[in-house]
Amino acid sequence: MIRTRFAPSPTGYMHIGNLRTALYEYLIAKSQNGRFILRIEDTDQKRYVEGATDIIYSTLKRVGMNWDEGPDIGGDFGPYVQSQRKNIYTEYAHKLVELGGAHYCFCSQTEADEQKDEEQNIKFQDPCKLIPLDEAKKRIAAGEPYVIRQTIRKKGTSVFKDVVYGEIEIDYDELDEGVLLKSDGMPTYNFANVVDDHLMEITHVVRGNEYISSTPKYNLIYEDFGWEPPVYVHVPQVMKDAQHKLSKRNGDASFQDLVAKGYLPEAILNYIALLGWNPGTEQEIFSLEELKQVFSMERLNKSPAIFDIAKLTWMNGCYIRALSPQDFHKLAIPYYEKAFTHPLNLEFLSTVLQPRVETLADIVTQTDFLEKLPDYDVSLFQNKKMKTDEAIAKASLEKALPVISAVEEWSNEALFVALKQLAETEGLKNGQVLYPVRIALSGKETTPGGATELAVILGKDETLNRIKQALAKLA
RNA sequence: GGUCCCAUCGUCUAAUGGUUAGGACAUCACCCUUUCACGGUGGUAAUAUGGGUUCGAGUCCCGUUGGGAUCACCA
Repeated sequence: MIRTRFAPSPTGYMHIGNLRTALYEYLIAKSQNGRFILRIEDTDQKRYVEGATDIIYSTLKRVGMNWDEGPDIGGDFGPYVQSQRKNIYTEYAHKLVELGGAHYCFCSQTEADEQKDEEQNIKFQDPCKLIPLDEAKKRIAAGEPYVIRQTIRKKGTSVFKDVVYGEIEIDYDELDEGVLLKSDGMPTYNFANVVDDHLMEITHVVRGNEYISSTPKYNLIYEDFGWEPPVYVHVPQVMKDAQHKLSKRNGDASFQDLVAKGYLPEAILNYIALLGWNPGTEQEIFSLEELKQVFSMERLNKSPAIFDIAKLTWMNGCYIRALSPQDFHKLAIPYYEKAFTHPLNLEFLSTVLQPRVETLADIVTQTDFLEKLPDYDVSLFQNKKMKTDEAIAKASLEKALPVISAVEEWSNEALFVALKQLAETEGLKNGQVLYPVRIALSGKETTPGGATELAVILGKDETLNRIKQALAKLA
């Protein structure tokens, strides 16, 4: 049975790269009826951010990536929060020392740093490695602070296989003897992830490719304990541009930022699935369910992918248009409530808006004229293509006013028929009547929908009112 | 700097060693049309570079260039 884990550290927001890693982990498991585990890696209390775990929970839930085991729901391999597993790491760390894969170190952090500064880019040579184990134990018993460092005993070349990068060779000499158990008794990632992944029976470790160079160190730990290493799936970075990776630090969009900007969670998930993976067919729109069916980790790409907001925006537009009119209306209502204080035909507004917005935030910019008619210039009535100018507009609006006023059924069809008929009897082109009306109703050059649609949205009173205002301007 | 990794249109990508190097986004043009969208149709646009292997290389090998990662008591 395949078991994968998403193991974020609760340091703030859920960024896109993280979410994509979680998605791949989820899909690797779920495409094979495996289990997806959530584990919180909070061994660095300094970086802990209040509320960060809630963001992790809510984001995963929002996109439908439900976990089978985790801090909130438990499971057979708990606890699923690393800070609650401290005793486990302590036990295994000392055991690793006994096995020869690690040693006690009494150097202060500054001592270690100094040695590095002096020798510039030379690997830290820990003098404590030479301390006999008995003596080290005595010093610890005497209360001296210590850390446990990994001991690299092997020589030669380490080789491991990665699902996306293939075979990777790294010389053991390149590996540094990093801290496994900190002086505060907490493990570092380097140790905790190995212990947990083994104890939780994780079969596939999926993570960013920045971990490739330290993977041999982890393999050494597995080896020392006599454990079976997992299948490694290192995924490339999600980039902001060719040089920089996407990061919250630079103010790059996080999942919640995108949602706040009017992107649908389903669209975001769909888009990031394709950032570094493709199904081998030309299909691009996938639900999470569909992804489970077609996903295979062998089709993961190894070169970094640049996050392209333009394509996400397009895809979001596809998702919005695919919504039922009712669902779109429901999503639009909060935006309406924020913007409008006068009664408007909102149901009709939604039908007009749905094919025109790519993100929900577009609703705001496209409907600003509804609440309050902008103070427009009469030159707006000039339009070459529509063959109108101020004079024609004035004449058309004067004729249109009684016609509109007389329309019995306040619908787009009835209004359109009436105005079209007016144009015909006056010997005008449709646009010479409709364009001025649209400008009068909106005060904008471009609007979602035409003259009659705007009239339906605004209602009869406001429509007549705005036409009168236009005539006053044109007088 | 050492080590590791990466390299197809601007972007995401497809291509058993044999294709006019395909698709999508973006962009441009045209059609549709009461503006704008939606929807149609079409166009521009790529194998970083130099060698090799081969009848044949985007694909395999080597070098070069460019980019990224790593070298924390962070993950």
